[in-house]
Amino acid sequence: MCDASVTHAFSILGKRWNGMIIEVLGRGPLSFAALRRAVGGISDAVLSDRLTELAEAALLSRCVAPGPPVTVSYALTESGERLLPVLTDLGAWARDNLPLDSTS
Amino acid sequence: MCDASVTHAFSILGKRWNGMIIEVLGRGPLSFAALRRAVGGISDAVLSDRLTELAEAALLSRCVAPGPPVTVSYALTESGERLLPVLTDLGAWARDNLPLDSTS
DNA sequence: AGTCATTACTCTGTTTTTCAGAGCGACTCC
DNA sequence: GGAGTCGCTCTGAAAAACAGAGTAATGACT
Repeated sequence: MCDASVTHAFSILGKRWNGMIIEVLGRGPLSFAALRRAVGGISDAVLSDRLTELAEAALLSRCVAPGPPVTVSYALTESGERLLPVLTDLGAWARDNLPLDSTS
Repeated sequence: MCDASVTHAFSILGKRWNGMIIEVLGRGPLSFAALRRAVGGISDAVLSDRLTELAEAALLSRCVAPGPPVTVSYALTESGERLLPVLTDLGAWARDNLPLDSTS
């Protein structure tokens, strides 16, 4: 049987884009549009869905500044931040172990 | 811009099931059917696809014993094995930081 | 004032991925 | 012979992701 906690981790990270959203927010809060640009290649609709899920999982928080103009920023929670060192390790693993042409 | 090595890592791990397949194989080589049972919930077709991809990324190797009966086993490569400590950290992070009802 | 750009999304049809189940030949066991 | 397991492949359905358009509210520029 697959370890339940790893399964749990991949219920979030095994969905396209979540790992990258969290990694990008590791550098500081961003607006929706800035996030989309930073992640690169994600559609608005999917980004919106992902942000909702990640907020529901309490990995990030959504802050509305009433404006005008209204601005919304997304920031990692402490739980989200605690993932960052693991993401760093993942990046190091990929750099050293994944063939260059395995990206697809 | 999202870090290229994290993007690279998630080109593998951001696809459903890959993290779990690697984690299960961390305990030793398994046949196709045993893998399917150990991962739990994955379809044959997707398992077959994933194993092909992971083999192409050199994270696992597929060994055919000619039999009879023919048996096929899948084992992590060194590159695959090097991911295991990171997966352990991921599991620990999930246990301590993900709400119980975030699994979906 | 009008135009353009940006914002934070929502909506919609299309494409891709995953799911659920059936099937095959080769074997083993009763 | 029948039932079960193996390692897949195949197929149609459902879900996820993609690609692009749209909205009201702003701000900047001409």
